Amino acid sequence: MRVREAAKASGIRAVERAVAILRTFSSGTPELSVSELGRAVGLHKSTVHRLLGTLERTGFVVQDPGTKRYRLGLPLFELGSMVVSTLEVRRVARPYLEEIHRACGETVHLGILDEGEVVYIDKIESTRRVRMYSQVGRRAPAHCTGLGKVLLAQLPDASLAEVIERRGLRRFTSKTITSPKELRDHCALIRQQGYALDTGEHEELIQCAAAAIHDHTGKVVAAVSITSVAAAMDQHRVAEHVSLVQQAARKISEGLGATLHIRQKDLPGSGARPATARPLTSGR
Amino acid sequence: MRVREAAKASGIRAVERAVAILRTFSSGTPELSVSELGRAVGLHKSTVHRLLGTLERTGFVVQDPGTKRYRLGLPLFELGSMVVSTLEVRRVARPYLEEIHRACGETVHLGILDEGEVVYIDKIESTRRVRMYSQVGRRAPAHCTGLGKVLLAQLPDASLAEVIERRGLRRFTSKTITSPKELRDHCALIRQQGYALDTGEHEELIQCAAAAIHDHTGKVVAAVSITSVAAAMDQHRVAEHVSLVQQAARKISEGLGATLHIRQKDLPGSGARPATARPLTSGR
DNA sequence: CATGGATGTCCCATACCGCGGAACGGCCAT
DNA sequence: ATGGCCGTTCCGCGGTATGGGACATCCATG
Repeated sequence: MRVREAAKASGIRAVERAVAILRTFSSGTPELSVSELGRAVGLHKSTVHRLLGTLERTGFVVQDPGTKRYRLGLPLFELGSMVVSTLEVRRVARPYLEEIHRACGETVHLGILDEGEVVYIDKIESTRRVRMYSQVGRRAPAHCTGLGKVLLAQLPDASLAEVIERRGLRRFTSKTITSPKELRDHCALIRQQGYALDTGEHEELIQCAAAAIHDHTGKVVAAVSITSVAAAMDQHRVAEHVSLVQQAARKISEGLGATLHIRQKDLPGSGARPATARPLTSGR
Repeated sequence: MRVREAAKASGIRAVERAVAILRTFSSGTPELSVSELGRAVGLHKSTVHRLLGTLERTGFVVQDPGTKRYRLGLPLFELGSMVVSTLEVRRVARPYLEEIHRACGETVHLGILDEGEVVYIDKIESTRRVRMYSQVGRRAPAHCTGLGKVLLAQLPDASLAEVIERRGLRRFTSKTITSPKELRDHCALIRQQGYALDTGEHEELIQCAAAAIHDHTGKVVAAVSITSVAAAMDQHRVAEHVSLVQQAARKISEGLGATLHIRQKDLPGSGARPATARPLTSGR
């Protein structure tokens, strides 16, 4: 048989194909048939069928007895949960995400950088009527989101350049930063002020404030953000959100054992802190 | 080479081995070396190494450059998140879990039944000092937990028997139900009263109240529970917890489109049919 | 009702590719 | 030095995954 265009630096073919099949499932297509999968990954039906059979016996996929179509199975969920559970930041951060949410009622995200992209690892949904769509486990570009930019800002110059090289700076809105130099300068500003803002750079009407979380070694391991609808925001609320994410990031970092004596000083504690009062029973 | 003791009903060996390797990772051992994995799954180092290499190129595992050890990768987390995101019950249930938590401050679990075991698909941690250890994505036996029992109680007799057959009724404490007949009777009681209690049947000092969640077809798709430390409980609080989970389960079910005005009583002891068959489908 | 197309499933001979033994180099504690 | 354990690489052999094909089923169509 002819060698497929792929086939490069080796790797076990059957395993690669099995993974390709698994990855074909997505939120948009949570259920797929043998033939659909075959077309999607470019394999013969029988090959796909055999691979699916094997995956089914491991529980990684399950077949609907009625429709004959396949879905991902719970063991994958178990493994995936393990991945983040080893990220202790998620456990430590949870209460503070809730605290932020109680204070402002907006959508709160916890995210990390992976392969130059943002991965949402936890989230609390807005109680407001207008919400932004996002999902734990999903990815988002880094150069145009608050979480992404505050995480990018902590990378060494070389790493940032590599990310730009790999992912590019795709334009989403008129505000999106698409010039490498501009992004580098912007990152410098973010480092200096200790937080990042996204003002409609990914989606026109969405804005967002984010701050970085450090672990005990001082390394940035995650970031926290508040997402809100631009129309509902003014100067004061932006400052409030900035203050909220900075405080939360600081507390979470401390919870991870970080001793950030160095940073202390540039906390804008004087300014916006009291704004966060309005505790507990904030209805909506 | 001799055929290994396993190798029975076919299946692609390389894929099965890859899955076995992935499943060797657990919360207790989030990082493993080639040799450790080789011993764990009974394979030659070089075989494991090659499999890991392939898995690494797909991102399912990542290798720590320093220690050379392997961890699970974020793409697995993405896939796993997809599994539950398709379970809309999780999204719908979240606010109600939070509501329960605000009302009592205890640990709240959302769980489903899979392969005769409970899988926790969401959780809110207790704010109290004494907590129970659990984790989203983990499994627990069904016959001795509140969530498990209330889910088992909805199974047809044959399915319950099959679960008992497969999983057994392992004893964890002096209170654990280990007799099939006793469990069947207990399930009948649970159906009748509309909730399940676990009074130290899994862990001595832990007790728990649970209620079942129905989807729009009337099928039980999940259950919600409150877990608490037995010492802190009295009759009144147990009743309160029962009331909380029942109300939440009802609201979540409604959120899933269930119209259960007629429920509760018409749950037949002979749960042999899919609970409440509903005439949503007019034709056909 | 017949027909054609698409589907899921099963089987099988072939050649291809994964297998594991072995060897190598690096890294420790002995 | 030295032995043990590690991760990694290489290679020839033989098992095994492959995909074509056949078949039953199920629809929508003629």
